[in-house]
Order: sequence, then C-alpha cells, then structure tokens
Amino acid sequence: MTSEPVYKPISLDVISRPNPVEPQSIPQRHPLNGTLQLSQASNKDLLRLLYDANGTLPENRPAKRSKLDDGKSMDLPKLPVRQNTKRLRIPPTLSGLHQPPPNAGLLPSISTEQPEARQTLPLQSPKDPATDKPILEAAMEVTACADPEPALSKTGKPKRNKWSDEETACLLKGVARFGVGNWTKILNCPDYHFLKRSALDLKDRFRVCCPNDYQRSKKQRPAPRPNPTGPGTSGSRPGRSDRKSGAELQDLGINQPFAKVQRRNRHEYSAAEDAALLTGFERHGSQWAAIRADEELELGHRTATDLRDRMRTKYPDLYAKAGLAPRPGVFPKPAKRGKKDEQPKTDGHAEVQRAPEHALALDKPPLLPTKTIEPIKQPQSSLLPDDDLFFGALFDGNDDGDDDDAEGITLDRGILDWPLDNLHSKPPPVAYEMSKTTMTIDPIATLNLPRPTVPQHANSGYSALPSLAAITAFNDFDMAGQLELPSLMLGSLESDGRSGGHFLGFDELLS
DNA sequence: GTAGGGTTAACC
DNA sequence: GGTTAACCCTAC
Repeated sequence: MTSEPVYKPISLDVISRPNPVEPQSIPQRHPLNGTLQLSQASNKDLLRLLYDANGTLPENRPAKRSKLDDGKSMDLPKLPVRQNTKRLRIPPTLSGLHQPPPNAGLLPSISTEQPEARQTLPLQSPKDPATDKPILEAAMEVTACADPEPALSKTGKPKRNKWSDEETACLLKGVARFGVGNWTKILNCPDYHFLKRSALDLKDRFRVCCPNDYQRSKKQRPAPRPNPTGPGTSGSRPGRSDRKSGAELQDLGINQPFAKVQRRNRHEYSAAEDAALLTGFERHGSQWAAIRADEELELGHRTATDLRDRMRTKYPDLYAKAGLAPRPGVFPKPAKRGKKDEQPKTDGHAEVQRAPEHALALDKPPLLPTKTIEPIKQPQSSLLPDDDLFFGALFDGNDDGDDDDAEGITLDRGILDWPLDNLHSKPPPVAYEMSKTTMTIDPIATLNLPRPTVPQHANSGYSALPSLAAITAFNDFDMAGQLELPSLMLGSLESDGRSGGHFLGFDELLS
C-alpha cells in the first residue's frame, strides 16, 4: 500500500482561489437569506426578470421612446434635462447628493436659505491695494454684482433691472460678433457679462438700442448706418432714448452692419395647409417625410420637421393619440408672479385644441398604438409633495432672471454631523413625513418592496435589502403597488441615451 | 428620418 | 413681461 505524498498548498493556490465576489459559474447564494442568485446573468436576463415573471422576454419591446403604459406600473418623476445648457458638473465625491441617500430619514432637511456664515464674516480683512478696500469687502461687492439679490420695490415687486452701459456694450459687441438673433450664444459667451438676463432680455434690449438694425435683420436688406453724430434716429425722443448712434457703435469697435443669423423666415400655416396636413397624417401617420412627399397634399415647401411641429402644435390631441409625446411647452416654467392660485397649464392635455370634427375620421382604428396619458398619477404625488416635483432649477444654468427664488441648494456643513448626533433615533414609521419645513423619506418604505425573510441585523433596527431573486420570486403580487426599478439603477430600459443612464452590469446591480 | 426639446420672433 | 408657435439642433 503506497501512500500518496501529502500535497501541501502553496501560496499560489491561495492566490488562485476563486474570488468570492466575482461572478462564477457556480450559482452563488445570497449570503444572508440563502436565496439562489443568477450566475453570469446578462442584462437580457435581468430584463426577462423585470418584464415577465415567467422569464420570457417580450419580443415586441417598446419602441424607442414610446413607453407602454400598462396601467400597472408607475414612473418615478424624472429630472427635466435641458439640452444645450451647461449642466453643473458635480465632483465625484459629491455625485449622488441630489439623490435621496439610503437613509434619508436620518438626514436633516436641506435648506435653500443662505448659510449664516455668510453674515458672520471676519471684520478684519487684508486690504486690496487697488481699491484700498478690504479684499473680502471688494469680493463681496463683485459677488453682489454678479448675482444680486432681487431688490424689491415699495410694492413688493422686484425692481426693474436696468441695463448698465457695460451690459449694453457687451450686448452690442456680442451682436456684432455672433449676429442678430444669436441671443443665447451672446448670453453664454464668457467674454460678455450680463446681470441675470435672459436671451429674450438681450433681444428686447437690442431692439431698443438698435431698432433699425433689428428691423433690417428681419427684412434681410442692408440699410445705411444711422446718423453717426447723435443718439436716436428717425422718430426717436432726444435725451431719453437709449438708441445707439453710429459713433457710439464705432467707439465699441463696431464698424460693420450687424449680421443676421441664418434663420428661415416664418410662414404662417394656411387653412389649406392644415387640412392637407391632417389628411396626410391620417394617410401616413407620423411619417412626416411621406406626408411631405405626397404630391397630392402640396406640402413640399415644408420640411418634415415643420409638419411634425405644426401637427404637434395645432392638433396636440391627435398627436398624442398617435402615441407621440406632447410638446413639453410650459414645463418647467416657474409659477407666475402673483398668480400662485392659478393652476399652471403644464400637461398640455387639459386644454388642447380640438381638431375640426370633419378633419379626421377617428372612428377608424388609430394608425399607431394609442396611449392614454393621465395628467397626474396619484401614487407619484404620494411620494413627494407637489412643490418638490420640480427639480429643474437645480440644473438650470441659464438663469433668465425669472427664477429669482431658484437659489442653489446650500448644504449645511452640519449635515455630516447630524446622523452621528441622531444615530439612535428611530426612523419614521411611514414612507415620509412632511411638515411645513422638513421632510424625511425612508426610501425602503417608499419603494414598498416585499419584506425580506432574513433576520434583521442585531440591534440595528434595519433590514437588509432582499436579493433580486427574492423580489422577482413574487409572481402574483400586486404590481400596482410596486415601483419600477428607478432609472438611476437601470439607466434607461428604453435605450434612451438622453436620460444619461446606462445598463448596470448584473454584478454591479447586485452589489 | 424621427422624436424630443431648445430657441426665437411676433404679438399682446 | 408673458404667451404662442414657427424654427432649429441633435441624439438615436
């Protein structure tokens, strides 16, 4: 009887042992509740779980951007994203601060008020040799100039923000550089500085300063520069007009007539065009190019996008019935000043213009899957107070001056100490509690997830999240009471890159 | 080519 | 200054 030599493990064996946290071919079990987890799962596997409890992936997934509303699921409120605006870049260490933290109930409410520290600046400060003022004081003046608090008049209304000569000079230089009509470019150009102006403000100001140039840009014909000897041209009120003379423009280095930004002239739609568009829409659906190419309709002078826009504007109900998203329009528009009681017209469906009854025979089945859109989904409103459904101002880099109350959120430094000071306080028993000043959210309770069967952590009072397998094991639970996984986790299941999400790897998700 | 959404002119 | 709608940009 020969005995095998005893194998002694070497360090290489230890190194080569499978990493317990990496995906393996052997099905792993949940470390807490022992639930079998999927191995080597792909995003497709995950989609199967999410779409169908039986594990079948629907072949007809929703088309791009056309969300199926099965009435069983609800959407989390999405952050409005504005294109062409510079979104604030959040440092990696701060990313996620705009999302509810895992234990939001432990954190104090976030105040939008200015920190008190700003009012308790040290009195002594080194002096700026240029101005002989304390540097801090000078800095505060600059800050106040760049972002002034809206001064209130006696009537309580914000005072008119008069244009300074410097602002006007910036505007005129910008117009000379970018052309009449490129107001946003001028506004966003770092070379020019404006005090809480919108692109509309720039246009209005230019119309005041250079009415002839503004009108000429509309008519697309050159005109001689106005009298360079004095302000105001034809019909101006001497002494009061802000019109800029040729000499003043030349002082700013503007010697050439203002260029006009390339933009097609507007053409009103005639009744015949609208009728043809409706006919084309009935005939071709949202194939705008086909409508345009339909010679019988005589809409070839409009672009496909023009036709889409007109349909969307003129007949939003028909447009929506075709499964197309309505024009965002007024969202996120700030509430009107002094008309807070009025219901803002935000959804575009409550007051849509009706198409002529004769225009479309809607008794026939629609060309595209119909989609009923509820103005407000009640479960959403139970998640967050109405006031908090608007997040746009956080990322709105284009302050047009109307968002006077849209101050940036200031995090109190004490926010980091608060959880430690309240470590032993119990979480709120309900999903959220809201008073006039504070709101706390327990995201776990809010998600209404199935209760896990695992034992709770000793002394912690909190339960571990159930495994994904445990969640998806519910085949017959009431979907109406559940939430879709938040888009922050899954990126976008619609492959809509605009949402900025991405598919998380399965191991990422489990982690 | 289409959809979503931003920009701008015109009007009040 | 607010509203509306035509025009425009860009991701997909």
